[in-house]
Amino acid sequence: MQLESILPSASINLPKSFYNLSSSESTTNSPASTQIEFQDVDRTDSEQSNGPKKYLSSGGNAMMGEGESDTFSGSKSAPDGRKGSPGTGEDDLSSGRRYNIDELGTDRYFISSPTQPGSDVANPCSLFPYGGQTGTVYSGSNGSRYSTSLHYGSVLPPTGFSSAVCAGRSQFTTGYQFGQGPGCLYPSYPGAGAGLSSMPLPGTPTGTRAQVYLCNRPLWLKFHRHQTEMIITKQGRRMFPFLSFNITGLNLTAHYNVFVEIVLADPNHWRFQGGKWVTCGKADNNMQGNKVYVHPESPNTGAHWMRQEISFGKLKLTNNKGANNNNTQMIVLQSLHKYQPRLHIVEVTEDGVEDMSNEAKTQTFTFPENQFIAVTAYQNTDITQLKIDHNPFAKGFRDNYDSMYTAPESDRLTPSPTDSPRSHQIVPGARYAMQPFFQDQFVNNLPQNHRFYASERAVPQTNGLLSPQNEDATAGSAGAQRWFVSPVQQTGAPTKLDLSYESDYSASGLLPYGIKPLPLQTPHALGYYPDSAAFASMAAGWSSSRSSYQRKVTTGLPWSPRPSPPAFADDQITAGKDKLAEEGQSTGPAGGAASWVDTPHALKSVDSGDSGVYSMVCKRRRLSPGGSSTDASPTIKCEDLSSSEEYNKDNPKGMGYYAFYTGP
DNA sequence: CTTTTCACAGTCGCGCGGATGGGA
DNA sequence: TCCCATCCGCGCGACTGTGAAAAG
Repeated sequence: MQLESILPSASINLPKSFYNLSSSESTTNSPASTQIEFQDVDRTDSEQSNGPKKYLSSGGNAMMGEGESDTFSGSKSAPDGRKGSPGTGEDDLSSGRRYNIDELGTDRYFISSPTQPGSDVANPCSLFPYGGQTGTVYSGSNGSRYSTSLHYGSVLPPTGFSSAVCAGRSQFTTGYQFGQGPGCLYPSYPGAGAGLSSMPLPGTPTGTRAQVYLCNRPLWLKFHRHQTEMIITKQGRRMFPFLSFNITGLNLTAHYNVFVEIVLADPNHWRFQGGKWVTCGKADNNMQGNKVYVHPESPNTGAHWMRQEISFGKLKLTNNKGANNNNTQMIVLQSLHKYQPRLHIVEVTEDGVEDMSNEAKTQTFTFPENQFIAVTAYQNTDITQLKIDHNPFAKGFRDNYDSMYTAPESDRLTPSPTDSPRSHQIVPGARYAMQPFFQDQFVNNLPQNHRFYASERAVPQTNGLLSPQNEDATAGSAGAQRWFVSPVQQTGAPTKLDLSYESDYSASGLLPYGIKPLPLQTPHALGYYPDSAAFASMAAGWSSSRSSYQRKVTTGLPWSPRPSPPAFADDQITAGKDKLAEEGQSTGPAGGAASWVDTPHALKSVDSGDSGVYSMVCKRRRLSPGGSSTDASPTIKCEDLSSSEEYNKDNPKGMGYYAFYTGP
């Protein structure tokens, strides 16, 4: 739905805070003023947030730049000896800049919310600690740091957004240049010290606290391991993976604008050298252009946003500064710069006008794994391969595509890239629960064998024979887990970024094979993603027991023995831990699947093993399945499987979750 | 040498129109 | 027989990464 159509005369307003300069921001990292405190919490006592490991995210900034590595490294110095993806160029970075992705998964931080343990926590879809992430504050060229507040104020008049945006999206995007002007670079998380009120006050009628799941987090993590790259072109290129969220905790009747903003993640210019991403001078702070993409369904009610996955699959990235006068919203980025997408949820009036009287109606969410470097051509072949493996539009570049579908079942053991997307993009466990109709809409198009194949793939991973990652995936952790980020609050107290995940695979379990899909209420932007395949197969009546599949696959998987660079390790690890924790805390009758227990251990080996390979394969072209380049494939499968497997599980918890969202 | 741009081929989603089936 | 709903196939446009050429 086009925004214009929704808002004939309505206006989309950026949060007031967006254009409020925050005088409170210091020119340097000032933990005191804008610190995000990450607390490592036990799932069981997430609410209390006791014994917290503290991770600082300066600027209360949800933006996790490379600098966030500081925190990551701090929390865990990669004891496993895992070498991060060469792509990150971590070696070249200053010590503090290491970005250890594993930590995302291994360390969970739950930013306790002063206001509320949200109902969600008690809910079947209760929150779980989220993998560590940190925010980093960067100093702009002018000495201003990446302030937590958006500096649009320097560009926009206080009322600018309201009026300018009034006419609809086009104006919204073109009327103002959200690009940071000089001194306004690296807008950081608006939560702390800034004028942005990301956390509604408890008790206010509409001031419910929202939680956001990154639906396809496993996929994002997979890319993140290698330093995600996003192609930008003059005509605009879609993101892949794309941003996709589940939102909970909104007021059902209140109206919200939901939009994504992409901000510089760090002050550096990057280049891919020697198989690694290394910094190369300073970022261009004068970059102009739209940095915001308003979800086409904005504004809409909380019920609407919570009803289904909020996808930004049509968000396009461009390097053409003048490209935003078109019909499509495009976000203007600069090549070889690192960016951090952020999700904003702004409560507005029925006509889409922001209530200026209440600043506490803006909530911002940032997932560090969403960071990426904008490029005009892929630099890291690992990323290329991941894209090919997961992006349906790139199916034509998959080497084993034909054989995959034509070969006898026994031969179809090669990891199927096509399978993976299902689980991550559109069918994260939660997703299934909430959108069973996906299968109906998307699965039908898939060749039967394809679907079946996807299913098969999922099974093997459950088996312990495969790489650890796989195991985890099977356990249902990776694919199904949902990640929450609670809004950054800007109240006087130190802003805390709330990152937690809900490892409730139940969602997936919700969908027994025969579940009847619900009608799509709104067009889904991601319909073309084949993720549904796995789902389909299950729905189609995958009666075979999981064990049988495992047996079948495990024996034939050529790649199983090899410790592939697992994309999932992070998730899996986290999942495993979370699972354990969850069991103790589980509110649902089914608590957690017993299978979860074994997931954690496997992960490590994977991590440690892949590092060497990666460093050597930079810039290499994708190769035959046996090659290192295909490392991603196995992991992918794992993901897929996990997702599909989730379905198989019968999880009461998930049902609860499902009911929660789909209820009348 | 690095980065960007362009044309290319393959795949996918969507919309359209025709065919089919059921009910009035 | 007519109307309506559903299904199916086709074509178009959109989307993808590739690889070479152009630009800086």
